[in-house]
Amino acid sequence: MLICFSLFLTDQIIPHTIFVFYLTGCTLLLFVVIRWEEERYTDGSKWRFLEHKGPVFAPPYEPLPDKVRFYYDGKPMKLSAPAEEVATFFAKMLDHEYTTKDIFRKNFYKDWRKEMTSEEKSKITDLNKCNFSDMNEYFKAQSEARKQMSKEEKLKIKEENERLLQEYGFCIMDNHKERIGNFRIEPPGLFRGRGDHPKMGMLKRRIRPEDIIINCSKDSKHPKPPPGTKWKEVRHDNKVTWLASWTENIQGSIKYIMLNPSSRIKGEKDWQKYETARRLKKCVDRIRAQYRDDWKSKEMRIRQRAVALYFIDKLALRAGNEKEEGETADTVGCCSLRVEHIKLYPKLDDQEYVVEFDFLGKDSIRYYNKIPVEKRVFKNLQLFLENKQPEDDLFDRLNTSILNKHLQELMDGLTAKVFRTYNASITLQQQLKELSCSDDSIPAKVLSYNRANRAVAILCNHQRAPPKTFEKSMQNLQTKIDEKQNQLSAARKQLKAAKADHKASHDDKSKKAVEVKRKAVQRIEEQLMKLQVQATDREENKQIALGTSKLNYLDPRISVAWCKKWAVPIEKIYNKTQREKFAWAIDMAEKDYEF
DNA sequence: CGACCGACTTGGACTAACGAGG
DNA sequence: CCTCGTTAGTCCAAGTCGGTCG
Repeated sequence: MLICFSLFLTDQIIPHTIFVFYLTGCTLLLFVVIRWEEERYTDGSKWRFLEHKGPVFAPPYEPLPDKVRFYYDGKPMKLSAPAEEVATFFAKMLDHEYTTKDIFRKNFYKDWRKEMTSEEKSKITDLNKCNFSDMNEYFKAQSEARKQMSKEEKLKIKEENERLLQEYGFCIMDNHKERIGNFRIEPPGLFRGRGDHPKMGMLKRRIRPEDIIINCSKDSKHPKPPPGTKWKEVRHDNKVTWLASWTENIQGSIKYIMLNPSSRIKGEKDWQKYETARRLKKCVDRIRAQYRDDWKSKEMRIRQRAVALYFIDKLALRAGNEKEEGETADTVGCCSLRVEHIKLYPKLDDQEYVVEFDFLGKDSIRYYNKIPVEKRVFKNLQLFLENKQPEDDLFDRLNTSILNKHLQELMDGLTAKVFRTYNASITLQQQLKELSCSDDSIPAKVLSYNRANRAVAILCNHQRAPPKTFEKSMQNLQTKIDEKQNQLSAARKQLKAAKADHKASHDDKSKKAVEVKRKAVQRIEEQLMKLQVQATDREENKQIALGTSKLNYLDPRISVAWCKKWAVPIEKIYNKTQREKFAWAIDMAEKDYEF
């Protein structure tokens, strides 16, 4: 289909643009922009030309003014610059719960000592005797001062940021100027893992040019390292999409500088992801029948595989790779579930065969769910649990690699995470169908959309901590509603009076007055409704995070089509960044799009 | 196979910027 | 115009999954 080529109309195209006029039917004139490199590379290469300016490094450490003191054992002590820098990382976090945690303190202290002079090392022997509060107050004052800056100063900073963005924030990939996602190198600091992370508090070291591998094309203008420094390496690997990388010192993993989601390369990948999920839609019935059948298999490994897949499909669980013990927080996904994470209830309340899940998933977010399952699944689970300890694997004959190999055989490109994408998107589509009502006002329609979105977020267990200001903001909103209600009854009274007046006088002036009052009532009613809808939406959203599903799981074409169908402006659903990311979908989907 | 690595997607928290209402 | 609360954007951690190597 020609429409495929009209992707990414919105971003900047440098040369080689071909304009084609294409006639369909007899009246419709399609204006299609083709970019020559949009023909997919078949050899696995991701680009032919790549040019960029390299990353922006964190500003160097600025020593504290002498008046800001660090106290050891009650006495002021001047620290060497390296020790002081690391101390400031801790001082800045003093208000955070982290700094009270034993592991955090222990890790910090250990790494801090490495930065101390031998003199400091012998003097400072106990973290509990360290007093950072003066430093902490200094930083608070600094950030306060930043907020109080004059308009001109703020503007100056903004302009400087803009300059940096213009210089380093873009690259050229295959004739397109593309926005870079993260062109700033992460500054040094203390590692903050999530959940019970064994490495929390460790020093994340400063990244220097000598740590950076640059990736660009041979024939491009290579980025220059800062004066007096060199890159670790400059390579020209067009089988990958990153522009620069370095190895981080906490887990020893590699970090990358890559393009923004609005870029062609990310957009096409995203599109592909949803196309895979749509292919799953076509064969999901077959696959479901298959795994149901496999529940009866003679082989334990196949039964385990089939039950795991059932959970992944039904509950949208993540695959659950194995993790190195002691290196990260203890979290699990489907394949790595342990006996201790589920409880079986042959009968619970008025339901049969209930499984209770309780485990920490990605980011140590708790997954808790009680769910009735088919008898066969239940019996299988009982079997899997036999003779096992709580810390044993539930699926001892299964891992993600086995599962994904199996899935690959069922459908080309199928992996565990495709089920999450598929189930998320299909749920949105179906919920939208169910909840949307043509008589609704735009805010009511948007509420329906958010509710559909919420159903997906709940399915995917996307939770958030209730915002700190939640209660207060709820109260504020309620106050506004009350006020609006008063306004409304006042307006209604006025309308009534105007009507009476008109009945008595029957003149044009009073007739007009009635109209004016009627309009006022109507306007206030609308405003009130809007507020009430907002309150409902917010309340329902207290602990649910919608962003992740919206950005990563929901085929944007469903939303675009819905907007077109119900005449809801796309801006009500996607903000500017999101519209940029989903430009391909906005451009592509018509109102009758079916996932 | 299984351990390990590399590349890429997904994730919630934090913070800066913005805009509605006083 | 200023303040305060909301929202968008940034940050960077933590997953998934494929490939390689012994």
